[in-house]
Amino acid sequence: MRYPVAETAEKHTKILSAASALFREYGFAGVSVGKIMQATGLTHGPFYNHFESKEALIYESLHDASEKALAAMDAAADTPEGLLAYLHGYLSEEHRDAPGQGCLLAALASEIAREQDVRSVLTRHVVAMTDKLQRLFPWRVKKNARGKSIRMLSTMVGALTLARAVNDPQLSQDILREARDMIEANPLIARRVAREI
Amino acid sequence: MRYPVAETAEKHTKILSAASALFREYGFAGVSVGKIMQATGLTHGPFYNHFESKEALIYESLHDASEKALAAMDAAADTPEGLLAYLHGYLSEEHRDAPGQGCLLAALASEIAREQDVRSVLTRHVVAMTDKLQRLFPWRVKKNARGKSIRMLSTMVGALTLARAVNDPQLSQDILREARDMIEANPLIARRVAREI
DNA sequence: CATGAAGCATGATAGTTATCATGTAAGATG
DNA sequence: CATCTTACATGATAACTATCATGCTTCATG
Repeated sequence: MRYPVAETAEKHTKILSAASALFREYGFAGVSVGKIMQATGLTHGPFYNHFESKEALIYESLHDASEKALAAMDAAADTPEGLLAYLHGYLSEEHRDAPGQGCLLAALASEIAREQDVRSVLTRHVVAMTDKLQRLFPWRVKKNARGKSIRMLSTMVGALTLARAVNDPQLSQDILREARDMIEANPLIARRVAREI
Repeated sequence: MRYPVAETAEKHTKILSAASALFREYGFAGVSVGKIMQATGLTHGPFYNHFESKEALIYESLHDASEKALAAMDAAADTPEGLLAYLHGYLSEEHRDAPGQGCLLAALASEIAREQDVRSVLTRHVVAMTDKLQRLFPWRVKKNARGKSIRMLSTMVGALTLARAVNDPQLSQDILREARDMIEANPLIARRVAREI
């Protein structure tokens, strides 16, 4: 039967968000088209009414997740305090334990490196994140602001990835804490943190 | 027919190294048992004469690759100059473009996070790398040496991962360069670098 | 309101993959 | 040297998966 356009559109976005969550949690190869459709309450049949292929779904779902993440970052980190809270949340145990709802880069970067088509999405995401980091620096660093934001992002992604991969809970905590301390040890940030306390 | 034990042992290690290289390049799900055996010049048949399962191969090949990598790190970075060269090599375009021969963490960390059995291998690898980094610091940092080595490793892994995932060659280079600069900007290292120039 | 088209469920298909089965011939072992 | 064992190649199997085919029914459109 034919369905109302509004419902169809709703299902479409539901597929997108289910897919991006499952991909982040289990990897691209770890989740099948059938599982994704099942997660949205549909059967595997209508998948190809919504997307060209699994590859296309990967692309579109990551694009969607990227925009959502950047919007959330905008909303959360629009003040210096917000930015600090955002960085803390990024390097928290909660974020570590919820990859399906978390950062695309930490969850999928190494797999995306192998999927030619999707690399442009990730590139835009990296550029946008570093741009936002620069703009959000409350102290408006002038000297090599872009470089500093790249360094910060690298450390954040690496620490979160390692904290997830490691088996030892104490080590995992230490990795997250060190990354937080590193960010706060930045003399420009340390001043701001001290003022808050 | 039956084969000489020496040849069989040689084939065994050949499977191990082919597997770890292919896994790093294409991911665990991206390479089949058949492809691995083919890469060693055998057919898929005798695989189960050598390993219990693909899962067991993953574990053993990563264990093997980890030990080799740590030995190579020991050999290359036994002097301050060696350590600097090692860090430079880690953050080089050559390393970025040869994941199959490169660091386990940058190539597979996010996938390993999902494979319970293998996490202990990666944990040992992280601990060994940070231990070596601490011991190799020529200046023998006293204050929070472990923390500093964890931060350094996080930045290295994150930068290499992002440099691989990104589509834009200039951005990729910039990420690597910033990570190198960050390490060398450490005042303790800067002195050493300056002395070299 | 009549007609056409779109989205759904069910089911089919072809390819891939991990793993197992079998026969063989030569090294290992006594 | 006789026997046994083992690693190999070939081939089989069962599960999974991406994608396609079909028919139904109801919304959308004029």
